Amino acid sequence: MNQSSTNAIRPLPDDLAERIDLAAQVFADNGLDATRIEHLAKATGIPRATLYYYFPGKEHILAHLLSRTLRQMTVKLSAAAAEPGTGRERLTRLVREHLVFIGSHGPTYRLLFAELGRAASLVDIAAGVDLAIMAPIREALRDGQRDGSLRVDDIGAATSIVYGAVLITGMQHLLIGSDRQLEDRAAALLDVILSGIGTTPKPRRSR
Amino acid sequence: MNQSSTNAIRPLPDDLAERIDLAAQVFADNGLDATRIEHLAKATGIPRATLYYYFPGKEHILAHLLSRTLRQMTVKLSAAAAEPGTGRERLTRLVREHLVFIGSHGPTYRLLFAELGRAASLVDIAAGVDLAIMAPIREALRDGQRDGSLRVDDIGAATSIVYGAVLITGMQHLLIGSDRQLEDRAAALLDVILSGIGTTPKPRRSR
DNA sequence: ACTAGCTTAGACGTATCGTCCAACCTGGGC
DNA sequence: GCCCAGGTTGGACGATACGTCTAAGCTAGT
Repeated sequence: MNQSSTNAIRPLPDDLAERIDLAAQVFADNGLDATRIEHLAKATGIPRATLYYYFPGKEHILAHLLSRTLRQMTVKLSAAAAEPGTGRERLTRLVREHLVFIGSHGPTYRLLFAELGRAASLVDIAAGVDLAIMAPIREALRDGQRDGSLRVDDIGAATSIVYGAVLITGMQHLLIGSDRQLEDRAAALLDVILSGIGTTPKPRRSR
Repeated sequence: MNQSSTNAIRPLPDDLAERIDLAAQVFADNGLDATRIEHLAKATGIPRATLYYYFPGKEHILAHLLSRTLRQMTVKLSAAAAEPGTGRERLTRLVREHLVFIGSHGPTYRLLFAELGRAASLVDIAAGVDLAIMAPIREALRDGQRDGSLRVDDIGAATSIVYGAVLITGMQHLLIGSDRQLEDRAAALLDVILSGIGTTPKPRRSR
């Protein structure tokens, strides 16, 4: 996940770096395999030969896009996690920011998700996901545990659950569309995660 | 999702139906695009020409495998959901069964997961996922809501969350390996979902 | 004006796809 | 026992897309 070094074969000039982002839509629409390099060339305005000059192949272009997105995500989420507050407050912010990010990076995020299942290819993507997404959650949970704002028996399990909940909620938002606002979904999600759905001794705050 | 009609171009003889399952491993290892039809032929012992005799192409073979898995899943999960008990008890069974299923269908489940992100191709897979997975959860939540064994403000949101939690937990189990038993993970997961991770029975204002 | 490196069109060899055909089994009907 | 319909298969085929390569242009710095 270190810069573009693993993806682009040589430093990518700024003007190309901008235009290559247009490839995300193409990948998202067709999937990795059905995407023709020629099509990427047309969509980005970068000639085929130039693409091959900078990237060994199309999957490296995809990897470039994904790791760029992951880096942005790391920045956004770790910023959200770094702000002061209890673990619980930070977790809340994280979930919100994460959903917002999904909402604003639809195509790329879909790709990221699709690639997550692959074991072999694009390995460091998995590492990047852990760094960008899981780590901040884990951190917030741990701190919430310490400062008493959260009750977490099993941090590993809870991390997976939080991530899973955000992921599926986000995907639903992307695929099914925004009949409901993200804010709304985030609130409902947090309510479930914080309060659980078991019958509770006492009424809890609902949104 | 209706039988193999959409995937196999003609009824698949039993002996072939058995051997075609061996293709799952190949797909899981390489991903759809990197899988060579010749490789599938070798792995299953079914000659290339015969594969093309029954399937229009490799992605239809994949679709066949996925929808078969989904059908098994529908059977398993709806059976678990059908057993008597409160909504809460059924939800618990569902989560357990689901995780067990993931554990015993690793390769295919990974594929299913990878394909979920694609919007265009294999569309009815998405519908199948909803039927096999989301629907039983939704049902159990609704019933739990009715019989008072669960407290669910927003069934749609809760369904996504339960599914997300199970999915990621299952994937983690598949990818990272079984350092922990599935039973263990299932228990931790249910604990979080039912009780939440907010600080416990602290009286709150109801709205 | 010269050079080094970026850029690009186009030609090329290779791999894999999906199609097609002709030959080969095999089992049921007569 | 013979015949035919339909399943089965090897191998050849054209098409497509890949990734490589070359050579010609185009800069920008010296």
